[in-house]
Amino acid sequence: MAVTLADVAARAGVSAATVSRVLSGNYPVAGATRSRVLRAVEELEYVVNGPASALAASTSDLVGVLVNDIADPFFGIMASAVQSEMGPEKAGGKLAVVCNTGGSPERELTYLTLLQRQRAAAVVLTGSAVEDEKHTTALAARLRRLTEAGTRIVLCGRPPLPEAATGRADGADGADGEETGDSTAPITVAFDNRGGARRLTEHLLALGHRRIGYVAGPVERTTTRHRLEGHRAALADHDPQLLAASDRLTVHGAYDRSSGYDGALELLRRAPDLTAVLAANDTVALGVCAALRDQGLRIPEDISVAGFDDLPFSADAAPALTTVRIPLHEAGARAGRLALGRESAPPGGVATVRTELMARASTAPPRVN
Amino acid sequence: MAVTLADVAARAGVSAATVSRVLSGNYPVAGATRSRVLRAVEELEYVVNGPASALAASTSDLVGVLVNDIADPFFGIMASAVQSEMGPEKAGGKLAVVCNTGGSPERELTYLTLLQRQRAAAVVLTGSAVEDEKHTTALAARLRRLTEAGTRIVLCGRPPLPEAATGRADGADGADGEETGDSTAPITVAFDNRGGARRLTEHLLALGHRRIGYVAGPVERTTTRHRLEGHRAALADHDPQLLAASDRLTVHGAYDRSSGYDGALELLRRAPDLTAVLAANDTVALGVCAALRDQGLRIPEDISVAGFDDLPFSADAAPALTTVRIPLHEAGARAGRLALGRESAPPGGVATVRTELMARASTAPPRVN
DNA sequence: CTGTTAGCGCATTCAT
DNA sequence: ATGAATGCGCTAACAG
Repeated sequence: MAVTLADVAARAGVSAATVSRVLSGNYPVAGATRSRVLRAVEELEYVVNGPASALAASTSDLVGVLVNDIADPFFGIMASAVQSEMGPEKAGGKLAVVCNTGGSPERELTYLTLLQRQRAAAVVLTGSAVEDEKHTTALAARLRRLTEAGTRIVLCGRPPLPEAATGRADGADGADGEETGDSTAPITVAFDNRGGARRLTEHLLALGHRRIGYVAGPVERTTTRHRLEGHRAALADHDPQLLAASDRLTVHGAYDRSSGYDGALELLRRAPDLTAVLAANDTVALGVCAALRDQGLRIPEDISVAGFDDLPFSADAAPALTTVRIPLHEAGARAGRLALGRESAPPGGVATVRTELMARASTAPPRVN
Repeated sequence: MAVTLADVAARAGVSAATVSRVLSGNYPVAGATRSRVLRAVEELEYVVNGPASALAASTSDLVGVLVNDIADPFFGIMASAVQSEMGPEKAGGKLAVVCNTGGSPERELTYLTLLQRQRAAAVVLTGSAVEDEKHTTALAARLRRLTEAGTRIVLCGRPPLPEAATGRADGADGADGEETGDSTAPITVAFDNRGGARRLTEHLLALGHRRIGYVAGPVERTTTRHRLEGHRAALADHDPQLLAASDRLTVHGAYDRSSGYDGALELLRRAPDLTAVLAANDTVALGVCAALRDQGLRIPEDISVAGFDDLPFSADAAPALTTVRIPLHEAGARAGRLALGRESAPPGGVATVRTELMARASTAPPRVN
């Protein structure tokens, strides 16, 4: 049917092994032979049989990138950055493939199984993790199995798995755990969501805002929790009273535009005298802006709005959106390099990338009545 | 090392063949045996070895989705829709993986090779194609080889390959071409870009605009060309003079925000009396808006702006963006079904999805001076 | 530097 | 309905 190694070998007048060697490149082969083989490959339009190769070598060149929402640039940028490090053009290039979990824990596990089945070389999990006892345990178990199978795991934009779930409960099997030679713990590239949110809220407080609404992300998500914690920490530092009031001024929703729209309306209903609204991310912030405008409020004259992430469109919004910049591309690229083992793991296995306040036109001092 | 079929077989007290049968499900197995096997699978946490399975069966459950820019929701939405049809949760589920070409023809070919190497079950190519003689030929050749290898090909959001490139030049090999039994020609889900652009321009003309700038996409791309053709057709129909003037009022750039910004400035330089600007897509339109605003122009009072695609953020822009809606999700889902063979090919192998004018607040009659 | 020899893990005949 | 045997195409020792 298809052209095989043997065909190429015959054509080039060498053995299959030799062809394999020139193709993988990691073995000395005489220049003359090499070019002869290469020519045969060209002429026959030979393409390696991935499965066969993976079976024999018990490793594949597949790298999985799991994202919560492929239609969201937040993930698109990271995924693109990861892929940019894989160099599929080169000989040793990996095939970076992105898998869309849609934020569903089940699909996350399913994809991990599928990738394990493919004997993926590495897996990068991006974005917030679901904070659910059961799921965390299941996830940790699956990741452990992947690791044991030689798949490198990198977490990007989510915190390390909690110690409890790592399941080192079976620690009785030897003090030095030498048995799983390749068993590297997952490496993490975490975002400083807490710090970013804190600085953002401090920015609003400094402008004079005291009644600040918060349209948070989905509950039970690490990112949601961390950003909220940063926000509340800033409030608490400034005035415990504000912290007490913040519960009523916080609503939860998905990471999408309509949650922002609905959330803003709900907040306005609860507290018509709000002077500022913080959103779970930039997309949500746009929805917030739309709702506020529909209510006849001007931004930032009547009410300030801020987002999070600093996606490309945020600078172009009208007015330009105050937000917190996360170096998504850099983070993704680093995750990619870590996944390939091209960069050594940070001390402790966790690197935290800084976030930066981007104060723009959508926030201003509250109106003085 | 890892758990294998044989391990499961031993555990269940049956032969490997039987285990294989219950797992693939396409063969009669006694109920009792089946459940015994299933339990063994559970207990051993067995995960099929994809490469081995693919090698033996000479097909894999991988489906590739090629996109030009994974950070662009235009592609994210389509990719997500394709994946939604794959059902990785189910037994016969495929692993839909998206590959980011970055719009580079070389990477497109590279990914196709990688997917061919993996013996992908299907490949979906989304978005505009590069119109370059050499590349088109190379692409056609590679697609033909994939098809011959049993990989189903679906084009989504791009026109069918030109006849010339399909290389049916070797037609001498028999009138009924029975030899390649599986060799189905690529199926296409095309967008009516031409019609959409035409209606959009007609909308502006009806509002009274006559000096209309056009910030087009990259040259040598099918989408760019089709949208421009629709625009020019509308102009020609209305007044040949307008068509003649349109060359000077057209600039090209990438499908991104900054192209819109720069393009708008350039157009303003060439024709300060413009009353409307059409953009290659919504993202570009946002850049156009930003530039115009920076020049002190109000939208739509001083100048109208329109985009294309109707991405989710367009309705939320301020002002809401007039644009042309493409049912990206539906198109992607259909492409996914076609890729799986779950839906039969449309007559002629080409389905064209309708586009719809979304007239919103960013377009209005020109100011009367 | 190159050829020979064994499997890798599974799907699939062919028997039973 | 199940088991035994064969080979998918390639890589990785091992010789030479």
